Amino acid sequence: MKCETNFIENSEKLLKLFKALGDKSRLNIFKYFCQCSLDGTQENSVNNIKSCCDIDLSVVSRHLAALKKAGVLNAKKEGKNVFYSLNAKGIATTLRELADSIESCCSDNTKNHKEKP
Amino acid sequence: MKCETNFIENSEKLLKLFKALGDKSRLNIFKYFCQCSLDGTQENSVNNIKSCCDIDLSVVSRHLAALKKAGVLNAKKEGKNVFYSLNAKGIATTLRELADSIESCCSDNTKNHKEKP
DNA sequence: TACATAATTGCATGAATATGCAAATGAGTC
DNA sequence: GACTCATTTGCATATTCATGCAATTATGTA
Repeated sequence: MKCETNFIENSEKLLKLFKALGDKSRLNIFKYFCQCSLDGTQENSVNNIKSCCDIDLSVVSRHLAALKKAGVLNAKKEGKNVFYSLNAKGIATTLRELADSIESCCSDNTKNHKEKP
Repeated sequence: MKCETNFIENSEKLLKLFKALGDKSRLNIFKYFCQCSLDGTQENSVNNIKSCCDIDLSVVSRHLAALKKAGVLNAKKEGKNVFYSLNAKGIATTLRELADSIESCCSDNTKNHKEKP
């Protein structure tokens, strides 16, 4: 089996993704989107998202921009509102590709060699 | 299909993982382990890992500890050395579970409802 | 014991960034 | 235009955290 090392070249993209989700507030927002989706609500305005976090609206706005820049969220402007939605397929694909890469790099090797001296 | 929301309760674990990989130096170390695995080297001493980064050995040691705490690496002491290795299966599983959760939460819902007013 | 090597930890510093408030922008309504 | 609502942006502050150096711990060897 050929090892997929694409993710090594894509590490800039991964770094952005991990940075984006590696913050408590942003991960909360991320969770909120997942929970909303369960209730049938895919799109949320900034004001609505604010209700799930104990931070200023301006901070929420910045976090949403960061999540969008990292490819976690999509944004769509409609009138006065901006509706954000989860880029579920994109994230899931990225995560699965990474999982495959890691396993194909590491699982097949015959022995547990240590570093060369 | 039932939605898996386990990851919502596990968000502490995810936050640690994302925080750990959301740093350039640590992601480099992570990449280095994957590349080493391709060459048949699963285990690396701190000194060996140092060769891939342009930072002080003490910093490398701290990063390794952080990656271990986040479940990314395993550590095994042998004599004077500590050999770190990638927890490939663990990470891959976590990433796939998250990918599944995200998709099952978001993909099946019928319409593109907006938030309730 | 003395010494050498590997790794970790204490401490100080600097850089990155999360946050809140106030002001500004954008879009609709009167 | 004046007003309201939704969102973003400028700026100052606080906090987190990555880094380097020096000292310490742990282990093995002469």
